Amino acid sequence: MKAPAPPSAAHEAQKLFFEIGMTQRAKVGTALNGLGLGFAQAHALRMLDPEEPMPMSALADRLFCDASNVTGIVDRLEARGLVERRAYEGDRRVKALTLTEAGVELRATVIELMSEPPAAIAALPAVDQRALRDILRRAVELL
Amino acid sequence: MKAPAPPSAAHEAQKLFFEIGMTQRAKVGTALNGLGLGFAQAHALRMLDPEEPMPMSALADRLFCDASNVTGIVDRLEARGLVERRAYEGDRRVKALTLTEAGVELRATVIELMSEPPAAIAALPAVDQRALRDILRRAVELL
DNA sequence: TATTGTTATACTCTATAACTATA
DNA sequence: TATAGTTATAGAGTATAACAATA
Repeated sequence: MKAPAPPSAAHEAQKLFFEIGMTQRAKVGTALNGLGLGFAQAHALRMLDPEEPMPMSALADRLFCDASNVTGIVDRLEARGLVERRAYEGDRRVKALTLTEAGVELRATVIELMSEPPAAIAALPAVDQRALRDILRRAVELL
Repeated sequence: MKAPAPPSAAHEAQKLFFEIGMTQRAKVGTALNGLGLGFAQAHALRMLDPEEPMPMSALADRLFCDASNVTGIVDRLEARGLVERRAYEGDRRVKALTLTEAGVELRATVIELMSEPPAAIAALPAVDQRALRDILRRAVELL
C-alpha cells in the first residue's frame, strides 16, 4: 500500500477551476431564468453571430449537442422573437439563423451576465487578476 | 456615442474561464454518461462525504437546487446501489445519506474524471500551471 | 406551527431513431 | 445516395406547490 502520488499542478488547478465554475454556473443560471432563458438558450444566443447568419448544424457543433436538440432550442428563441429562420441562398435545405434586433440586444445582456467574474475571482488583488487573464489567454491560444 | 470601456482583467479572465469550462463540461458529461451517470448524479456523488452521512437538505444546499430534485437524484443513485438512505438518530424526519462501498469507489473515479485538466490547461508550460494553481488557491481561500 | 422529505405537475434539455425535403 | 433539418420518443434535471410525517 503505497502513498498516492501528489496531484500535479494542472490537476489541482482543475479541481479549483471546477469548484468555482459549478458555483458560478448555478448563479448565472438563476439570473438567466430571470430573463426567461434556459441555459442552453442563452448559450445558443451567445454562439450566434450578429453579423453572419449560421446554419442549424453549425450551431449544433458549437453547442456540442445533437442537431435534433437545436430544433427545440431555436423554436423557443424564435417564439420569443429573438431569432429567425431565414432561407439560405444556394441550398434550400439549410436554414440561416439570424438574430433579430431584440436578439442582438438580449445577446449582449447574456454575454455581460456570463462574463461577470465569480466572487472568488472578483476578490483577488488586481495583480492576480491580470496574471490569471494572461495565463488563460495563453491557454486558449495553445488550443 | 462613446467607445465602450475596455473590459477589466477579471472580466476578460472570466470569459476565457467560461469558454474553457463549457467545452470541458461537455467532454466530462460524455465520459460520465459512459459510466451510466447523469451530471447531477455525479456532482451529488462528489458532494457526499464518505466519512460523514448527510441529510437530503444538506445535499440540496451543496447542489444549489431545490430539495425536491434531490429525491429523484438520490432515487437513481440508490437504485444503482451507490447510496443508502439510513435513519438518523435524533430526528426521524431526516434521512442520513450514506455512500456504499461501490459508491465510495465510483465517487473516486468521478472525482478523478472531473479533475482531469482540459486540453487548454494541459498544454500550458509547467510554470503557468503552477501559477494558475496558486492564484486559484488564493481565490478560493478569499471566499 | 415549523421542518424534512416526498409527490404531482410542467417545462427544458438531452440522445437515438425514423422521417422529409432537398441535393 | 447523402445531407439538413424535423418529429417522435424516452429519460434526466429543474422549479413550484401541495402533502405526510415528525418535531
